[in-house]
Formats: sequence, C-alpha cells, structure tokens
Amino acid sequence: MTDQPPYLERLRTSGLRLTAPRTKIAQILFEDAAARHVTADWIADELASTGTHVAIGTIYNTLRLFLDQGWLREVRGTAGSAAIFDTNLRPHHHIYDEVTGKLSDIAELDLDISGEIKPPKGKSITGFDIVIRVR
Amino acid sequence: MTDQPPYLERLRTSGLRLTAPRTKIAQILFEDAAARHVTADWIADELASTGTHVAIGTIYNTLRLFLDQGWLREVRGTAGSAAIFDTNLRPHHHIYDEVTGKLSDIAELDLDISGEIKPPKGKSITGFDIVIRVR
DNA sequence: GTGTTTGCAAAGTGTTTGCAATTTA
DNA sequence: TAAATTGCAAACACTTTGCAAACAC
Repeated sequence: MTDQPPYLERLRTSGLRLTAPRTKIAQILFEDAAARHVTADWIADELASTGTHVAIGTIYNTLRLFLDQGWLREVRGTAGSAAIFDTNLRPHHHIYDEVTGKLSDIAELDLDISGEIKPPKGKSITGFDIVIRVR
Repeated sequence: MTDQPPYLERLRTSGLRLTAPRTKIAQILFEDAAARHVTADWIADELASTGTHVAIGTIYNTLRLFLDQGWLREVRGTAGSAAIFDTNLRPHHHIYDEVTGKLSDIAELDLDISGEIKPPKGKSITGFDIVIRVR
C-alpha cells in the first residue's frame, strides 16, 4: 500500500538501473513538486550535507541522463558559468538577476509568440526562452 | 578631409589608448555596419589570416572592454560553449539552431513585453532576451 | 555472469589573471 | 617617463572521458 514516489517509479521503468547515486540525485531533484534551478556543484554539496559523497563526474553524467529522459531542462546561461538545470518542465520563462546571478521563474507570462515568427525554411521551432534581465 | 571611420573616432574619444591590437579588433568588428556574432577564437583566426597575432587573453580583455563601453552585447549561450558577442546593439532577438549551433538575428519581432512583467521589488528591468530554438 | 555504472584522476574547453616587457601619450 | 597595455604562461572554473573496480539485474 505504500506506493513509491513517482520519481522512483519513473526511474525504475526508464531502463536506467536503480543505483544509489542515481536514486539520491533523483530524490533531491524530484522529492517534492517544487521547481528548482540546480547546478552540479549544488547537488554535490546537498549530497555531502547528508553524508553522501558522489563523484562530480557522476553527477554530471546523471544530469545528462535525466536530461535525455526529459526530466530536466537545461537553461541557457552565460558562457564561463556553471550549467543550470531546471526541474520545471512546464513552459515558462526566467528572470535573471545581473547582480546576484540568481535565476527565478516567471509565474505567469501570457505570451503567444508562435504566431509571430516564421522559422527558417526547412526548420521548425522546438521552443523558445525568454530571459528578463533585472538589476 | 578624410575623416576617420566612426569606430576609430569612438575608440579615440573613449579614453582607451589607440593600440594596434585594439584598433585591429575594432576594425574587424565594426568596419561595416553588418551585425556579427563573434567569439574570441573567431577573432583570433581572423587576425591570423591577415598576418597579425594577438594573444587570446588580450582578445578576451579587449572584448570585455568593448562590452563595458557598450559597443557589444554578450549573448546568453549554452554554458560550456564559447561566449558570443553581438555587434548588433538594437533591441532584437535570436534564433538558435540546435543542430548547427548557429545564431541568427530575428529581423522583426514586434513584442512589447514590458507591460506584462513586474520586476521583483527593488529591481528594475534592464532588458530581455528571447531565443527561439529551431531544428 | 554480464553489462552497466561508479569513482577517480586526467584531459579538455573556455576564460581570467599575474607579471615583466613594451608601447602610448 | 609615467601609466596603460601587451604577450605569455599559469591558474581557474566547468565539464567530459578513460579505465579498473564495484554493482544491478
């Protein structure tokens, strides 16, 4: 009767093996429904704070894997800074604070851009990102 | 009566010293009005092809300087790839080809986002970027 | 047992920095 | 000649990769 959290279910049925590092990273990312913007380092720290060590390379590999599964989105950042992964998969956009470097979600932004743009011929639009810069 | 190209004028009056590396980089970026998306490496190659060598560190420093002067914009790219600098200063947005990695300008995109968004308190909006992803 | 995944360290990018030598004004 | 700028290499930050050991199934 105690059924598994959905993220575990997903992990199990994905074909990926249910390993300790994988399970723990998934738990950190998906244990509640809250949207998170995370970096590989942040995950490493988070794991460390619970007494677990996972190699940074493994964390990167795991994030790529989760990305491939469509469980995460990668947010475009500035070159030279760490990659940011977003657990919020619903179409949404971001506010980027130029002073602190912090990224937050725009809750509501009712924009329909799709009608306005014609993609180059032979190409189709896969999505769009809006980043509002503030300071 | 042969007056200088505007970018040289600008360089001279900016307080920056008129050095050979600086002048050549400015020339490559600004010699005509065409919008360019450039990387530091591309500039290095471009200089090399005219027989000039400028240290890559100097190119980065120069690009930062030009950025500070407001002569360039840095485009948010994917982290882990090279920084892209844009000579087109007019408000505009980009199409990013996920297959080739190429970035191009959207000529016309008549969007007024400013009314839709309230910045976090104490912050003001400095701009916004839209990137349309295609493949 | 077999193929997958991990840790670790090394290597690979892209960018910044420190400092002596050079150049501009 | 004083202050700014350069080249160069070292340092840095982030990410990927190779390989032997450990693990899931």
